[in-house]
Amino acid sequence: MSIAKTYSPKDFEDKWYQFWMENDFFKSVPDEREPYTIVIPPPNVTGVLHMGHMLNNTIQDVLVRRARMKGKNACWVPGTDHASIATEAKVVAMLKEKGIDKKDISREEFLKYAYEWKDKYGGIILDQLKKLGASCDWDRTAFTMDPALSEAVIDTFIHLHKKGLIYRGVRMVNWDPTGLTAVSDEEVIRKEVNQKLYYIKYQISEKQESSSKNQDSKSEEPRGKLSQDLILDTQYLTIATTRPETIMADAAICINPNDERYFHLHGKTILVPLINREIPVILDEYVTMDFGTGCLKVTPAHDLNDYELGQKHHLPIIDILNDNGTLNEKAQILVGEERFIARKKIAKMLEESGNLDKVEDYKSQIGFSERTDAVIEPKLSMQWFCKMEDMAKPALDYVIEGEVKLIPDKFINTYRHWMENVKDWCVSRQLWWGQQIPAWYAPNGEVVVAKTAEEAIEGFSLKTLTNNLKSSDLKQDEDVLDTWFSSWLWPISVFDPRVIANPESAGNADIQYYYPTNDLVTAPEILFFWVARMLMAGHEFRGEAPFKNVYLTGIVRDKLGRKMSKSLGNSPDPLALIEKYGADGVRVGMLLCSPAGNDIMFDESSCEQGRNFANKIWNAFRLVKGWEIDEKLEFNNEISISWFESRFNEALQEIEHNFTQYRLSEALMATYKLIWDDFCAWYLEMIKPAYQQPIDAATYKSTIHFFEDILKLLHPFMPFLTEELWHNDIFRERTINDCCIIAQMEDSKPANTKLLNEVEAVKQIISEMRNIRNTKQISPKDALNLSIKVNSQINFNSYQSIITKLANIAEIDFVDEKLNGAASFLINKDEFFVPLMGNIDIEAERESIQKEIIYLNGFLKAVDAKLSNERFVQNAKPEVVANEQNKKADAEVKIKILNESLVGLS
RNA sequence: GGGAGAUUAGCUCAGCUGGUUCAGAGCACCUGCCUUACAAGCAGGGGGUCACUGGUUCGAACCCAGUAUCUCCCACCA
Repeated sequence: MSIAKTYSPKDFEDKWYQFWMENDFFKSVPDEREPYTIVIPPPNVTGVLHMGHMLNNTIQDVLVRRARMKGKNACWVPGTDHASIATEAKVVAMLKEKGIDKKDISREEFLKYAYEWKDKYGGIILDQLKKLGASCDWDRTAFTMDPALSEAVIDTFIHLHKKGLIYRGVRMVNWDPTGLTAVSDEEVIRKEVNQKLYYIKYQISEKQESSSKNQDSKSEEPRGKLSQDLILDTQYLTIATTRPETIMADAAICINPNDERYFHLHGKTILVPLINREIPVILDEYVTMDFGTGCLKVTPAHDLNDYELGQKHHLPIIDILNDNGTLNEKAQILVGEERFIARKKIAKMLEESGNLDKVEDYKSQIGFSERTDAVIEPKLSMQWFCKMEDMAKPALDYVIEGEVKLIPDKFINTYRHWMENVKDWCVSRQLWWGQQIPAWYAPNGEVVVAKTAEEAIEGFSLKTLTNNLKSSDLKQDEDVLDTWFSSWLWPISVFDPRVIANPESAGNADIQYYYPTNDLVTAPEILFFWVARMLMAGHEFRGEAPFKNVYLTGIVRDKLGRKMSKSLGNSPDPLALIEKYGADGVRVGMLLCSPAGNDIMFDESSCEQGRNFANKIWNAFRLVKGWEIDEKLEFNNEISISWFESRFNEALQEIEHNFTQYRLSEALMATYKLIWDDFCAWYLEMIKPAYQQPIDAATYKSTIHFFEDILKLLHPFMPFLTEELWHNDIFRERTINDCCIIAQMEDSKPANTKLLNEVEAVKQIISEMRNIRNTKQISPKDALNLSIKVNSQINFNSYQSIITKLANIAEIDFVDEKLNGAASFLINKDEFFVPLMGNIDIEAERESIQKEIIYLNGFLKAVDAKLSNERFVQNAKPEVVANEQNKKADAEVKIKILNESLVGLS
């Protein structure tokens, strides 16, 4: 059975994925083994695979596959998130293309379309993950709107409401007057816009408000020293605003109590221009004295800050806008006009009435709706909230006390800051796609939270609010719950959604076995949205955190450091990359440049490096596969085999350590170097028989064994290539259960450090020999002689065959005296001479030796300086001092040898 | 504006308790090679004021202070 000369991933990647699926290798059921569990951060059903997913899921797959090979019962639960806002937008757009307007159809009809859409497109991203090799237990695929998971969300709402943690309140939302819906902060795009700042004069009323007499004395203070530019006289004050059309909604004028210019206004009332409504002057340090005029019009209905100010000062809320952005009758004037037309008209009216002082150009940030591009209108509305303070405390403690580890831990500070300043969570959304809030309204507006209308009726009668209600009299809250209100249950509900209704119960076998999960791999930008809330829910419903480690990946950027985005067009298509470099190549490419917590500067060339690595392994395999075995041949590669075994274990220790620290890119690099340098460049070259010569059986057997170990070690990173090679007939015959994916990795064994060190010296000899050939332009085909003057304990006899072979040496002899007129080099204490039949430049030799002596002398001087420094000897740790003494002795020996060589040259 | 982090070779990054011949790796680069596994390769090589300025210490890439630049998060000012 021959094998292609070049690695060609397309020939086998799909085949093995299917094979793994068919044989249930990804499947996990509870058993006596220790579980290793990851729940996927569920991608949006609207999503298509991007580089962020590639990175994130490659990391998860590496962790899962490694755990599986380490004897754990590995379970990776996949699934998708219903992503209420994004999906609803997609469905609305799809309907629009069909000529259907959302507002013309019923909720039920809309949801029917939405589910159709989800069934058609919702699974695409999961299928794409299969191309990457993700070893998810697909039988467990969950969706945040699965009936059982949705029920858990409803149960959660009811549970928290019972505990008094869910309440209704008024809050400012981002209102899209074109889409006629509230949108989330994430869907508001802020742009800098050229605007006008209107300076409007408000007349001061003659009447004095009785409530603030205590300020009167201050108002007598002289004002002469102050800037008077903006205060024309005592009859008017001037405010600056970008939204003159909202003056009819003004509830007060606010000034800073410390603002000396306006002491005379304390306790006064003011008339709103054009409509002459009387409003009070209020005092609050919120107002910045040096911005605008230092007077702020307070419009609680149309600005968030004004709203909060209004609450504080008990101001009325006057909402002058309709949902579609036109002025309503509360505005008194310009009723029915669109807000921006009203702005222009009112500016003119103010000018005519003499209330417009001036207009300035002004730049400021304005929010636009991502979907309709309409200017977002802050709008007050009744929303449902979840109290966060009590829930945040245990979620913070998990992290602070180290029960849940953040990797890297630099995120702890940010996490703490957020959790200590947590605000109540607005959980209602004015959408249809999602879990509808289980709140029921009686005709008189009373509300009861209950799972069904029937239960709500009971609730009403218990509260004796309204009697004799029928369920048909009740109206369910129109809104749905925020998507995060379902995804915060994810690590629980994917295993046992029903346990939410009974937090005290132990739950089903799955949740008892798999919960808490082990590692969560996600992006830092959702640390608060998602991770923190999962900790809250985990604590609330299971009494323990839902995971032990949170691995935070970076943002994938292009090589210029720009975030990858559709609009920039700088995001490569992951499937095209897989097509080009193979899934294994792309996985390696992603991991090579992605240490935990750092953004990754993705460059396609790293995928190329991954593919080249795969090709290297492929060809190493071809070499071994081509060997003929001769049972009669003498076994003479004992040293090479022992050495590689030690080297393998040494690397394994390093790799194991890297994994415990979640340093995946370093673990991969250590694997890469072990394979490329140690195995291919050294070991295989050491044992390789001459062209078309057979190999002895013992060496072959060991090599095959090493190859298997390497495939296992590499499997988590490159699953396809390793499985493909694993099943080649050079290995023992494979049964159906003898697959790389479930092969068990052994723990590292101790390495023979003496052997490792000695081989390092041998490798240096070979390097030096090659270097001599290079500089003297001697062909690798011409054999050279080598004389060794051994000054150390190393027995070079055992390494003779290796040196002879790799450096192409005709004969090695051991000498007691230096060889004159030969090229020479020094490795540690040992001296090496290569007779070159006069092809030697004495001057150059001398120069290079002198250079080394100079260097060593400098080095020795530094060491001596340390050792003769009494404070160093006294303060430094004894082993550090001893080490310096060794360095000194080594350097002195070398200098002595080199000096002798110099003498020999002349 | 508030907070966090970063700055080490051309690029991406290690440097884990301040102490090995400590200034490293991979890629890129340069030179020579199509040497029967691999040119997606082999052999060899060059490359650094560890952002800057001070301080602590016997000793600093590492600790402290300040400066500069960059990134991210939060709040965004009528």
